[in-house]
Amino acid sequence: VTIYDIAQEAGVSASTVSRVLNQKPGVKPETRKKIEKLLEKHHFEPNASAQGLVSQSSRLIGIMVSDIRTQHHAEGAYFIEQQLQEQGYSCLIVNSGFSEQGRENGLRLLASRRVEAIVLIGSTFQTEGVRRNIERYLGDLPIVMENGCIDLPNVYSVLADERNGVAACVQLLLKRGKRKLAYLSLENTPSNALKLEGYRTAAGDANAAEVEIARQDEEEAWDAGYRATQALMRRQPELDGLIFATDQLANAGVRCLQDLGYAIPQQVAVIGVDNSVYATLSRPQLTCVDNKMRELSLTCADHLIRILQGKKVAHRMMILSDIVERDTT
Amino acid sequence: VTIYDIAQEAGVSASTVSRVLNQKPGVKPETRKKIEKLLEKHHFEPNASAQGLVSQSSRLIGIMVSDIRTQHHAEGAYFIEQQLQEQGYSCLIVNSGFSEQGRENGLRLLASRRVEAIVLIGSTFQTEGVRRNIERYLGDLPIVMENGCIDLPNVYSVLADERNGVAACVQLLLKRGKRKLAYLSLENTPSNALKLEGYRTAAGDANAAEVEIARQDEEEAWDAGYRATQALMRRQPELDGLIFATDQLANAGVRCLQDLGYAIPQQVAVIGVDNSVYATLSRPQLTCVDNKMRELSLTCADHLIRILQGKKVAHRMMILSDIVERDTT
DNA sequence: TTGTACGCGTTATCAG
DNA sequence: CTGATAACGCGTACAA
Repeated sequence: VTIYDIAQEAGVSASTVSRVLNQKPGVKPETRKKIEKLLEKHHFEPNASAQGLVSQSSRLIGIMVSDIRTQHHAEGAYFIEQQLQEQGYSCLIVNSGFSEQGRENGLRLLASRRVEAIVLIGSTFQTEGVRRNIERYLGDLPIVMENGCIDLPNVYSVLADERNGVAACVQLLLKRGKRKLAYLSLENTPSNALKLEGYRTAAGDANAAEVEIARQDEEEAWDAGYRATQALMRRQPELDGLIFATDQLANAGVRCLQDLGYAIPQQVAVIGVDNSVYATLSRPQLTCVDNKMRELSLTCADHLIRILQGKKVAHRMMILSDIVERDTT
Repeated sequence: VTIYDIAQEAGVSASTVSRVLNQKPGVKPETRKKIEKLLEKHHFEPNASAQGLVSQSSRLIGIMVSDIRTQHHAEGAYFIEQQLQEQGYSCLIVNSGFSEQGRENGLRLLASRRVEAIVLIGSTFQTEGVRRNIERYLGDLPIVMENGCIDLPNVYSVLADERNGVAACVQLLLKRGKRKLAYLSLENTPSNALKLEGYRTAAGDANAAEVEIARQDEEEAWDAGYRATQALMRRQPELDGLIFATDQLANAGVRCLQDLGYAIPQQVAVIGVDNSVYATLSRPQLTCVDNKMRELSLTCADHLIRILQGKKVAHRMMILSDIVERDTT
């Protein structure tokens, strides 16, 4: 059912129906009433494609994530969709996976859909390939990156200060008298690289180990964390402070240390990053870096709306991390 | 940049460009080559709105959830997007919230976008309002419901057997010699109603309490679960078997019982539903109903593809739940 | 092998 | 106040 069908039934032209539909003035009240009745009767909904074509605006936003099942990706997608729905936008979601090809496909798809802006959630989009494909396919379309950064005039970044967050952790451990520290991470994302950097510079001589955990095929992160901790402590039983790239890993680490008979935090202290449910469900509860993922997501949504409204916003902004001290330090 | 721009630069008509774009035969190889070069040079991507308009197909799928931050909603959205991306579809995501108004808005929005199918994830969409609005705005558009059911010829359901799952839990508790049982749930969703039903019929005389937890404003589910358990055990200290509508609640319940000094499972046994991370992170680890949310999601994706391919699929199918027995029974 | 002409559903401009 | 008419970008008969 199109506006023509409505027009015909009402005995008017399509233009008049369009005027009613868009609440434009210049329609006789009775005519308007009659058309509104028909619109309601047929449960008419305008064809967004046609509207987009003629108005040159899709009212579509693209959200790309590596995997929406990741808690804070879902959170980001939620806030963005939530906020933009109120502004009359709809959101296309793309799971790119972790390959450069997947990311390119996603960007091209969004280009083809003529989205009016894109949000890239997660540091995995901070790659040269993404940069190139943005230039190629998206031109100067506004793009907001959550916890990632690409140097292009149309790309805006909202970053977590994970480097200093982790550095602050190290300080805390040192203050607690720990002298043999280790840092463990799973994937080597740009985000994790920053954490490692923070760890290195702050730890100095106390840096006794750096582990990039190798995941065995489809192994769960938790299990990989447990195994890695076990192997590490067997190799270097003298370690007294462990920093994990995520709470999930740290949770596994705590459990492993307990099983090995270490007293936490007396013998070994543990710190995670994210301040997620894994931190609060752990016993003892995890001390961790709160990288403010929620604020990041909310800020991205805000930023996006501002940008769409044509307002100026900072190209880069950073949200400072906190340390939440609980029972493992 | 449109096919006209390309056509002009190539010195041909737009139709020829269209033919090349869609890999249609009947174009001189040299002409084709030349056009392909230009397409590549300009990083041309066809306007999906225009394609949709003329071809009468949007290649768009709508995914509606109450809140994508819920783990198994995200999981569902993931599998569906993942599978359909391969088939050349894109996914629109809508967070409806929990109001009937939100759900109606979502459905109308998807109608306006002319999606070719809709997936409704979560039992909250099993309402009379949704049924009415589907009839009104979506006509006979294929709709797949995950864990929900609406009796309409174009609506397909993939259901979890939570009723029998919970009933089996009760049997287990009875077998363990428990005689004073209680069931606790948070929201009163259709899904939880089924669980309660399963509990009631199976428990019979052993049914000593049913609690619908009242959440204090923005309180976390976990805290609400803790409080509710505390209040309940104070009121009825003789209870010896607690069934919670979700693992998250059960996790809180376990913690609370420990704090109150109950031995688990000797004095009080606990069972949850979902088989989520809350179950495995709990100590003692939670016995729970595995309602197979993952299989549900995967099956929905499969179903959807079959339907889009015009194949016949069952209108309703149920995926049987398992009990995963761990340390709380 | 290629081009012309039309239509998809809508909005906007202009004339009446 | 209302109705033609042209555009938006693309696909497709049909004609050349």
